[in-house]
Amino acid sequence: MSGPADFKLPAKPASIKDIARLAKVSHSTVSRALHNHPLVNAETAERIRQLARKHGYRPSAAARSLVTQRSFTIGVVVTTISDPFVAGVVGGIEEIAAAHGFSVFLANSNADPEQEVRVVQSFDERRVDGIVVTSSRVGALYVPVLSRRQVPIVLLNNQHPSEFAYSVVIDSTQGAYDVTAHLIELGHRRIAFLGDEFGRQSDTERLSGYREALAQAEIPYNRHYIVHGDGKAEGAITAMSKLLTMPLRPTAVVCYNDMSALGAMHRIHGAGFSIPGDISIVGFDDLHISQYLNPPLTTIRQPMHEMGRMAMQTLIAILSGVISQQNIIVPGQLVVRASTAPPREQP
Amino acid sequence: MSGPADFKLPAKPASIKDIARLAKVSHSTVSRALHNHPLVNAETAERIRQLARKHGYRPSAAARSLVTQRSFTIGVVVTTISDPFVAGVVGGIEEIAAAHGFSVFLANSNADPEQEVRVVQSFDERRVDGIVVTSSRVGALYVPVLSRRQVPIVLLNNQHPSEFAYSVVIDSTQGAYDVTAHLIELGHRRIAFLGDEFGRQSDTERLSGYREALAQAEIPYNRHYIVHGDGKAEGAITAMSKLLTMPLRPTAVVCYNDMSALGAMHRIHGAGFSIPGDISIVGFDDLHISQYLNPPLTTIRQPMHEMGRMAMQTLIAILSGVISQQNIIVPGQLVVRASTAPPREQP
DNA sequence: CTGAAAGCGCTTACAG
DNA sequence: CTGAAAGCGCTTACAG
Repeated sequence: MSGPADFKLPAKPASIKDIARLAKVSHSTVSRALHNHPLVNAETAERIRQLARKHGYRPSAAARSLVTQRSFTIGVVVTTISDPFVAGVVGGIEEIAAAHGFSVFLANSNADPEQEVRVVQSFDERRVDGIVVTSSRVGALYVPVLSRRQVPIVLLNNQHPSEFAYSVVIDSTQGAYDVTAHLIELGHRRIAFLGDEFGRQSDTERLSGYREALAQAEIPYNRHYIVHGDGKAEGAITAMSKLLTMPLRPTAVVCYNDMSALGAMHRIHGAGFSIPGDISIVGFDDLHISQYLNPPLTTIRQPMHEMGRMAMQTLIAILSGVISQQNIIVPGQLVVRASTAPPREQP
Repeated sequence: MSGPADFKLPAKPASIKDIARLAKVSHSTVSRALHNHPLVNAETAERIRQLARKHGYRPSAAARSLVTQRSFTIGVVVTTISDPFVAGVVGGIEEIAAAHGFSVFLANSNADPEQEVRVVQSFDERRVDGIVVTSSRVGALYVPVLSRRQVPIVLLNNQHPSEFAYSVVIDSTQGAYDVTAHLIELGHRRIAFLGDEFGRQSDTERLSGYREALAQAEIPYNRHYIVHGDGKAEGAITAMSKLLTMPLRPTAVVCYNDMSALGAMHRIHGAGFSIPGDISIVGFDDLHISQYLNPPLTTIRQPMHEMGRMAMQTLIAILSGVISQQNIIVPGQLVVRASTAPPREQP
């Protein structure tokens, strides 16, 4: 990293002292006038505000936060902003943050724990007032790192939300149950599960929702119908290939999320099968694009924008000293579209 | 907005003075030790660093930037982070920023000029070292606002890049020309253009690339084949409906971008037509999902991640006092997939 | 109503 | 090699 010497300084902005000099008052009075403090002569205050406006004066957030010990910033750690689910969440966070005068630091971790730790350290130096961690596998690790400063952390769809942290999570089990039950109702019995990477918590939960629905309908569980992708289209393509080569092909596939469903659909079409004619497909998330796919995707709607809002509102509640709900579990909602239909052949 | 009084303060973090007291040296020496300044006894320096680590000391970025007049932060203004193109760009910006020790403020403007001005003012108070504005219609307006402080601004795919600002833009005209020429080569002559909102600069440029290709092939320009969407799937659906009701339907449609193409494809399939059998479709962007659509989309690849990187690199070059190229025009690249084929019926 | 003073947590010439 | 001092741009008791 380059040192300050390598950089040219921007023009120095007007300071409170400059305005004070122009208004022929002390800088204390300028500070008060700008804060609409009652104990300052109305005319003087107005004159100061005019001058400040005229000279494009902007108070230095750094100087202010140095004395107030509040930065009015929050940090958001994401695995990758290119994931449409993550982007939706960040949009919701930013919306509420802006409405409350908070600025948002955004940092990618690329799902690399070391990078995540570095990010949180930089947030610590920036003295953020709070942190939101999205879809991390190790988010809970930050809690001890930041416990010294007691920076509130909200984990959003993280693995292992710690008992010391706040969290907002989708009800994965229920969602997977609902979408599997939908397939069973349509008459499917050979239903596969195309998961995320093996062992991830949300994968385990969705798998268990799937199994619950099967058990409920007294459909025997077939472990050969369980394959694992990576939560992205790429991994789903490989995983779907395995399912397609099985002697007794499944008639429906429960995908971990919509991006996985997109990959699975691509593979199925590439193999010359039709959806839902030959195979029904369901996803999880209800990304914006999912309604426009060919065919439009049946899925579980996860209110990502709203979940981002909730995370930021939780942070604000904590900072305001209001007791806030520690763990918010958000229900998903089944959205039935054209990627599901009764199976053609009866088993 | 709530005042500071409404909030509880986080625990105060260790300061340079605390470490100085523990190490029984002056805080000047601590500062030097932490910066690996040569003029400090090696053993003392090591002892100080150990203590700092042990007590989880993190220097206050605010205090430092107050004296150095550099914040090592940049501000990124986006219309909406939920647009996958924008998300890709932000990913590229963040990557380069992080590699150079810069933190990134992210703010949504919702394409509302007033909101954009508010965002830039907040960036001004934060004393960001630079700003990137993405896909804005009014980005150039910031230049005068910030000229006082001479904060460098890089406009990315903005309308009207000012001669006072730096810019990174895709070569819209060339891209639209290439993709239209591809359709002509396949034998199409009734080619429609489904644009962005009427009057936007990138729309105008892509339309002119389309017209150039037609002129080159001596295909008469038919203004009835020009419709306007909104750069999103929604607007494209309405616009596509108009094209479908025409007595002499186009055999191919050049869409403003991939999201528009997604909407157009959805509408075409909904009407019972096939792609590319009845109608060929092309987009612009090459979003990550485009390769997985049914059929996979022929489009112009816009290297969004790389463009974000370029924007941040430009900022760093300016801050380093290196003369940087003022306007970078990035070529797009034709990617042929299965959404285009020769027209079935000869005109 | 107003100003002088102290202090937030740093960096960095200036003396020693 | 080390420390005392000044100063970055603010806020806010404390006196008047």
